[in-house]
Amino acid sequence: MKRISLRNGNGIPFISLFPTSYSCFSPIIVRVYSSKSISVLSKFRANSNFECLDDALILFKKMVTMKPLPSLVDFSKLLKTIIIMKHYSAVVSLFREMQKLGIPINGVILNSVINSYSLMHHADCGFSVLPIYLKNGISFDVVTFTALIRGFFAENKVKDAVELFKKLVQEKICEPDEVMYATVMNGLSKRGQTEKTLSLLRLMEQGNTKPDIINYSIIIDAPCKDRNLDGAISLLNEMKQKGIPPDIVTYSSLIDGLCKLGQWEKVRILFSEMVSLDIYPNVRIFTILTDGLCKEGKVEDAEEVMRQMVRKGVEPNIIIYTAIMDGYCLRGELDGARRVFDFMIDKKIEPDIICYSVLINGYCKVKQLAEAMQLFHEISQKGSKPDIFTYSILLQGLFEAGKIDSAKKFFAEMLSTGLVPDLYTLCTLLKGYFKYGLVEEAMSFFNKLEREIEYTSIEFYNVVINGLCKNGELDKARVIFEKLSLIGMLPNVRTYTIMINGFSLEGFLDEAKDMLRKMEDNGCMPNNVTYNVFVRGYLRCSKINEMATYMKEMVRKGFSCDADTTELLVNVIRENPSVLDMIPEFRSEYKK
DNA sequence: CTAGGGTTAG
Repeated sequence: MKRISLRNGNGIPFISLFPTSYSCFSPIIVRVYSSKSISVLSKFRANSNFECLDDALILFKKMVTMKPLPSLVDFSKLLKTIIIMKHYSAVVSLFREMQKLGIPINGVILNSVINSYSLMHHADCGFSVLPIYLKNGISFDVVTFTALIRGFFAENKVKDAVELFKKLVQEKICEPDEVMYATVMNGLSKRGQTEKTLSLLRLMEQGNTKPDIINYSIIIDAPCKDRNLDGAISLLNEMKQKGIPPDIVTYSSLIDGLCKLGQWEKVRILFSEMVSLDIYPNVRIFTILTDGLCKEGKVEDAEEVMRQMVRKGVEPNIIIYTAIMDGYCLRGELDGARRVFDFMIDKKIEPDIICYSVLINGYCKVKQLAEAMQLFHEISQKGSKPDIFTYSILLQGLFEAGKIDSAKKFFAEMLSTGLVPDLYTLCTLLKGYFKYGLVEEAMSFFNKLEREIEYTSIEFYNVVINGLCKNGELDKARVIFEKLSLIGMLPNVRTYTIMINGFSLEGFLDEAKDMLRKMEDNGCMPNNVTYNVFVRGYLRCSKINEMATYMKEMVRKGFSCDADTTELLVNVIRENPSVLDMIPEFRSEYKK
């Protein structure tokens, strides 16, 4: 009621004494509305929020019958609300309805339609909206293009997305703003393209649009996901220096990264830094903490975090309960997990498919297959549907329990439901075959997959190479390993470790040594597992001098013996105590 | 300078 506007959108001066959203109607015209319609609309204007889609559709029906029609602002707000409710196809239907009824449209409405298509993973449909702009003399703007780019990313068409972005910039079709940069950055960062994401930030710095807090949050999330927390923290400092204050999202990414590295002290420091900046922890960040703790088996600490959170008035959600369940499962404490599960149900929180899958995984790991299967059947009874993760978990469980025929049947059952197995599921199956020495079956399956699947991964090849090595088929493994570079597949630390293990199992320690050198030459650094595998090879052949050399190197690099290596080493020392003098690094551990 | 597009958890 305060602001006096001197002109409306068409440049015709008028004085508005009404709050903004009413400004285009005079009070007399407003009375033409039926009182019921206007009350629903006012309620929506005050609080753009619906319980369900039907309520939104009811309002839409009322709006289109009002005379005069409510403003396009009301229509676009309604569409946005429906998008937030994730009923994208409803947005498209309502838009068609508006066109049929001859209701005017504008760029904002059309942009929402494209965005809906993009969120439905139908980039092509989004493009098919473009002629409607032209027909109505509406020009594309940065929002239009951002929605289209988002559509490409949603369909995993990264190249198309980046090309469109580049074209817009190079041909000066539209000047990208923070949101467009954020969309491209996020698309790249989520696909592990950290370097490219960072170079976009540097590109932005040179242009007119300066990176904002969301750009930085996206940028910081990338190295966090790569476990490069030093890189992430230097970007945090960079944004602080530029006077952009980090928010809860930025801290969430950082704390998640630190949790996953088990750097609890740094988690504590960052958490208190956040609180000291008056950023209050929300349910999401508590979830990150709980999950991080549980993944390390620190369930008691996680439960303490949860109690503190409840004390602060934040209600636990299904993700937190699932994390805690997973923590109990990880420790093999299935009774504990089942407490949590039942407690959740008591709290009237319906377990979803992930929750079920976690518990099923727990039962599989302690080989209680009957219990796992019963839960699996309970899913369908409760009206939910098992997904590929659920199937993969049970498939793995059946194989690990040696129930090969059941596993095969179960896989067939999965296919019959129309679910398409992902690479992980297929790897599980392959691993299962190899584990039980079904090398021929595994290899014919592998050959078939290699022919039929468009995109495989290095992990897929790791399974086969490992399977062959463990089944005494080192030569065949070697052939596939040599083939990798030809098909453009880059071996990773696991691939090399598998080969090193393959060689040392056959006693080919020189070849193993060559492989270790080769991986380092290729810029792939050996990790804890690599060194353990390597040292075990020498131990098994009783080549104590070499073993001691590499043991020293391993310790110097901050790695340590795992359970298998320790056991082997203890046996060797028992037979020949003088070995201990050669590796003083191991002495304190040996005493234990 | 009102309405539309971007960030964190199982």
